[in-house]
Amino acid sequence: MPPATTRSTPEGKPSRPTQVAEAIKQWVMQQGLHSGDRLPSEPELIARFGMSKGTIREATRILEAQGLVRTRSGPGGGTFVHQMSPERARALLSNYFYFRDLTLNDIYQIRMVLEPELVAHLAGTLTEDQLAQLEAVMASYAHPAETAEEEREQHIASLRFHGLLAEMSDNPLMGFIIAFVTQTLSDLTVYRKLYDPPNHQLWAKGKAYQARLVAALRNGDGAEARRVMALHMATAQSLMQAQEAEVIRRFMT
Amino acid sequence: MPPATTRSTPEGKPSRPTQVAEAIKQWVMQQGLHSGDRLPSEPELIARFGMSKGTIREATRILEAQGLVRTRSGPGGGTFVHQMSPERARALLSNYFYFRDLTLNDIYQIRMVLEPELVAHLAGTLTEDQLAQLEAVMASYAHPAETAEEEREQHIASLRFHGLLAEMSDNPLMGFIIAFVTQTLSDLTVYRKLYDPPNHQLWAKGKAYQARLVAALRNGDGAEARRVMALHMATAQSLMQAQEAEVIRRFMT
DNA sequence: CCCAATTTGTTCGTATGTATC
DNA sequence: AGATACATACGAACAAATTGG
Repeated sequence: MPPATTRSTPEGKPSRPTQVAEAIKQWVMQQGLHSGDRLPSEPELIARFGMSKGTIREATRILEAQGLVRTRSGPGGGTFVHQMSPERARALLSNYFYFRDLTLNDIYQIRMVLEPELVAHLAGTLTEDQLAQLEAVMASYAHPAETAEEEREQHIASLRFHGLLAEMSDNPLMGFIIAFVTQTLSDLTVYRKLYDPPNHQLWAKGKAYQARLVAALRNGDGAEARRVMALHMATAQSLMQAQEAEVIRRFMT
Repeated sequence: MPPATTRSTPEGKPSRPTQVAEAIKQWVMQQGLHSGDRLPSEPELIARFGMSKGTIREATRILEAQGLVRTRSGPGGGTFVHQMSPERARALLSNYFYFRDLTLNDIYQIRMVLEPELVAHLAGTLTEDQLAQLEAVMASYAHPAETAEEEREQHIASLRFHGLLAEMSDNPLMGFIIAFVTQTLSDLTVYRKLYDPPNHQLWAKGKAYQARLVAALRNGDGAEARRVMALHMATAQSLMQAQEAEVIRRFMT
């Protein structure tokens, strides 16, 4: 369990619920509570902190919003320590990038170095079941899309392939980062409709690289996996770049 | 501005404040509000959603906890759209990794590929002022530490060097990831007291590499910067590894 | 410096919803 | 079905903070 990230906030004095939330958080860490452990009930917290129900409730909402606890009503209910899901963590982090506009280049600069590293270490460690999962995703875009709708779905699915790979990493940090970057790219693709002028070359090359990649992963050939992924990333970047230019061009005219 | 990350929550029905928070969030995005823009006042929201004050307040707390808004009281006060700081984003993400224990190897696997890439692109783009900042940090550990306290401070400062570099990136994604990883390593170092048996070799080599690195950055020699950083990371990893083993050994005996 | 207006912040009492036994 | 234990929600009043006169 990594340490607490105590921050010296140079910001205005936090409201009381915020302080209470922080106090509870510290208390939980100090007690070494684990996921599923129960926190004191509302009345107990009211007594301990000497504050009203409303304030305590706002505090637990804050913790809930941060993904640290979850609450259930009914007998045996209460507030429980909660291990946040990767999805939730990604959603929270997305908020940060909402106002900072990322470019395709920003995203691909990361993918270009991380994803080859990922698959190099993944080679030879995957179960046949995991490999089958990857192939199942690939099957969803085995044949060219016929509608714009289908085109978008295939684009997303081909990114889902990379999200799957990320989840298979035994390095939680690597797994999270790649999954996040992949999702960000997926969101960006949909938002900017980068799938719209169907790009047959992107589809065909991507499919081929992914097939070679799965073969290398199955054979336990890390060097080959790394090489293939690097090529995959490089061509994807340049084709996406072109796609972006095309979208902008069509928008201008 | 990147797109909204709408999530299909497979979890139990969200509480009303959560729903309200989500609704407000969507409304803000749809209105295209920017940082600093004001949201409707509490009474207005109460009217719009037909809900009690407490519920509305909990909703805004949720948004505040996620770093999306900030509230001020008094005339001219209210709830305002807020661009979350990198520090806050890092703190929120730290929560995710609280229960997942990261190893030194997990962290260095990322650093090893990202940091060389970072400095390769940074070379030749830094102002003399920025270079001076880096040198100022280096000055704080110019001479060997004499106390354990000082040892810890120097260890943290040498990581601050990397945090600074991260902030100088023109790729927000790269900048954030490296800053986050650096902070995580810093927290881990402090938490596990990895600075404790003073490691003269780590100190000396790190200092030398950082000096070479700054020179390369100043000269605009990206290839050299990349090479030096790669060496820096590799030696740091193995020395930290040894440090970890030493701490464990001393703990066992 | 104080006073008044505005807007969020906090409290308490009460009632309702929900899940367990 | 009913009792119990818990969170959830509402409403009205009051407190605190901030701005401008």
